[in-house]
Amino acid sequence: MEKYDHKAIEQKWQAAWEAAGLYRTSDNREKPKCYVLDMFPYPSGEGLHVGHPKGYIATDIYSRMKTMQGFSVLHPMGWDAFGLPAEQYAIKNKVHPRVAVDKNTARYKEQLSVIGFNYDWEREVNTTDPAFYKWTQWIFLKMFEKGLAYESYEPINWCPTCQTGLANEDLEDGKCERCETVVEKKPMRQWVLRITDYADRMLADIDALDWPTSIKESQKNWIGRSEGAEIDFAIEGSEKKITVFTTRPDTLFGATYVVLAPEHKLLDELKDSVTNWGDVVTYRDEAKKQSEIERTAAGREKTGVKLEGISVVNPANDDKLPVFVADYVLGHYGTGAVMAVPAHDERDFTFAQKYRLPVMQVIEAPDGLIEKNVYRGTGIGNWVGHPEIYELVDKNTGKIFGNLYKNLGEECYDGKGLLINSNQFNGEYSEDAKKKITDFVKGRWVTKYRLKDWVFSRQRYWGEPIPLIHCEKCGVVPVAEKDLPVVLPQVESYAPTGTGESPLADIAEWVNTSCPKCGGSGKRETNTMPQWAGSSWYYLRYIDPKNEQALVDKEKESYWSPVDMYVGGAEHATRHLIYARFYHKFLYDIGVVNYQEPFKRLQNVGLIMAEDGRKMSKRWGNVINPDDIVATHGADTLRLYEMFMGPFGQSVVWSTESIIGPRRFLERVWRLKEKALKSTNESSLDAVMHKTIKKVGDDIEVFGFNTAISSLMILVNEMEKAEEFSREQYETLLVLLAPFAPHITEELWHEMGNTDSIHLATWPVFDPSKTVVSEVTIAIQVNGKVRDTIVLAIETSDEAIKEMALARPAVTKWIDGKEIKKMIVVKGKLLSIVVGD
RNA sequence: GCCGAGGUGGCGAAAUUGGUAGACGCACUUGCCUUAGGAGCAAGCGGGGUAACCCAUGGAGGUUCAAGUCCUCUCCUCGGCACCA
Repeated sequence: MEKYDHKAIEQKWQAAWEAAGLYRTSDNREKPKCYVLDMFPYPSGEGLHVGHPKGYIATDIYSRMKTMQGFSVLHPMGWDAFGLPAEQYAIKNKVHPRVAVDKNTARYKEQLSVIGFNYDWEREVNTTDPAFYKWTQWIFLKMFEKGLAYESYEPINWCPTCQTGLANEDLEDGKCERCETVVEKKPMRQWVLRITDYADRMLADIDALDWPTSIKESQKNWIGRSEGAEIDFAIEGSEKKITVFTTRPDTLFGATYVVLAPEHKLLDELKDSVTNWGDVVTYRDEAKKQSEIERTAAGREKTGVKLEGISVVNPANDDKLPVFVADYVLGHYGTGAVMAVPAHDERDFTFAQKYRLPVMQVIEAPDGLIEKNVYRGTGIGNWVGHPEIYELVDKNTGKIFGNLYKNLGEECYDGKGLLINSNQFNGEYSEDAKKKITDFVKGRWVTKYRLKDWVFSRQRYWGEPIPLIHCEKCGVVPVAEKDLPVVLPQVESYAPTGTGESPLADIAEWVNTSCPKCGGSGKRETNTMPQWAGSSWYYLRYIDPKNEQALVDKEKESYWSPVDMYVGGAEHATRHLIYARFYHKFLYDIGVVNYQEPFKRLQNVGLIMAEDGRKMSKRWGNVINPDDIVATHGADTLRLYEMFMGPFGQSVVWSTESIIGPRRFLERVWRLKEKALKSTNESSLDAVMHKTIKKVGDDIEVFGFNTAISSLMILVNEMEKAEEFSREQYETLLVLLAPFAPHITEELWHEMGNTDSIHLATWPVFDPSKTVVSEVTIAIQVNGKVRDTIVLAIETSDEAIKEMALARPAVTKWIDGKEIKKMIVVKGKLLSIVVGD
């Protein structure tokens, strides 16, 4: 018998499939559909390492099974090629980004092709293709039209290394996610998308998604909803007022001062009334110098400056309150101003003690709580000392009601309770008082989000031009739809300018154009879109990739949408997956799509770490290249190994040593062919066969590839042990294995005399009647410990089992001379005997 | 601090509604076969013990005939959020 020559077999079948167009998408509307999608890669200069294909192998297996189960399957692939990495690669290697992207894309495609994926390459998309980004621009125009895109001059995150503005989602711990430079706040002109308008809907729809809990929770945290009240504090002797946001309007009577964030706009308006304006300016400038990380470090000493000459009126009781500017209040959350209630908020408490401001208690903790000391103040550090912290715990339920902070004879309690010192609201429960007090002072009940509007412009070259024209007469005018795409022009220098303008600004002949509205002279917008723009909707384009009239044909969209299975890394939880959901909901609102959510089901792929435990990277020199593994062990072995390594969603360490296991398995399958050709009608393997059919199908459905493969290994072990088995049984094994190892199974399938591709075969149907066995092994427990096992006929009665068990020496040994209290039979599993002493 | 996911052999890991813990694979040990083997075959492989047995799923309690699985407390690891009012 000839050797298993993976190289010859894999090349042969890849060429044959290609020639036959085996993986063209079947648009058969008679069948149910299944849209299986990978997060498309960013073709970097490093090429693929073995970690990249892991997710692609999974979707390949899943989509192959779905095809065999009779679904119309859409399984496409494309390239997310705009953005900084491509541009930086291009600058470094002194080539045009276009050239770099084409080169890297070709390399990626080559690397993917040897693994034997079933992608329909006729539907390939590339975000940098003008025919594609025409529609990226079109979506922007629609958003502009609906008022969802607006121009802003607010200070935004600026990365001094990448020389561009960034969205919040592009940061990690206050640093640029790409280059790890600490970002600065820089006021500049920019385009912003009102993603916050969709915050509530994104939050509301999240629970219904079949996504990993961790991703859903991350998104909820990221959106960060909180409900509270906006309350106005009138400034004395002025028409002006300070609006604060609070989640605790029930404590309004306890407010003893008001704080503005250093960046609050009102400050400048108060310039003339503030007698110590110089101090305020000094403080504000100092605060602005701080990075976001320094500024928001919890437990940092609180500082502030009183606005001398200013006071505001507490609308609840007409008390006159002083106003401070302090950097513990953040300009970008809520209204940038808070009412301070030192008796019921820890931060206000520390600040008040430092500046000797009154602490006014208005909430009484319920009776019957235990004080549990969690932190004993040291009294060292700043002069205020650290408060002692107690948890107030319910005696009966153990539930924590809140924290109590004690320092210098004063107390601060942050939990719920009954109101005191609150006039007509005394005796009310704090939760009930929230809305009542808000109404009493004519406040507004509002919802705030942590999520910020999406800073959507980048001062870089390699992105989609924003399709707007600035006209002196008409202002900002959208480019007419018929003039899309606005093609990214060729430039001499595509390096960033750092001036807040993109390199496009230098190309006069491109910038200068006519106003679509009045025909007068206009200038093109020179900012480009962020990398996330194309990836926020690309999945729709695969449905109808060549359509020039519409982003996607409605009928096609309603058949294929939504994506049934989406696979990619968990790092996209609060970036791509948020943006795409926002885009999709917008497209739903304007009638482009029929479904409110883009991705019905999501599976996270776990990373593959290098053998040294670090991430695979050129930098560490620990990269394993899939091409090498394909050459030495074969694509089928690589595929099998990556799926067998561990649970799919978990990160695992690569081990070249362990690849031999899956390879041996394939060799066994290969050798079984000889036995299969001596076909008989033997059916003794039916039980294990059908158990395997069930297990493999169920496991692929839930992405339990490791256990699916182990059950196939068990089947093969059984077939090796068996004297003989039928030809059909061997072919069933090949079909079950085909999604995992498409090449070797195709070869063996043809060797068995089949002429059609195995990948067009029908998925075997599980027949429960075939798994019925005649004998079972029963475990005998005495007082919970297994003392013996008996093999007996499945239909043996409980009484007979008990009788047999009591006659076994291994059992009698443990029960002789003892009283049998109870005997419990679990059908087909065990007998539990309980004896006394 | 808040929210979420996890802790099982030398290693990667399995384990229906609670029902024989460690399937499957790697590594390792012994033997066979081989000129040889990083090939194949057979057997073994959680720890202790000659054995009978005993002990084992991060730790401590609990429920149960029976707990990796359920409950309470606790320790550790990873991910998201965090001076967010």
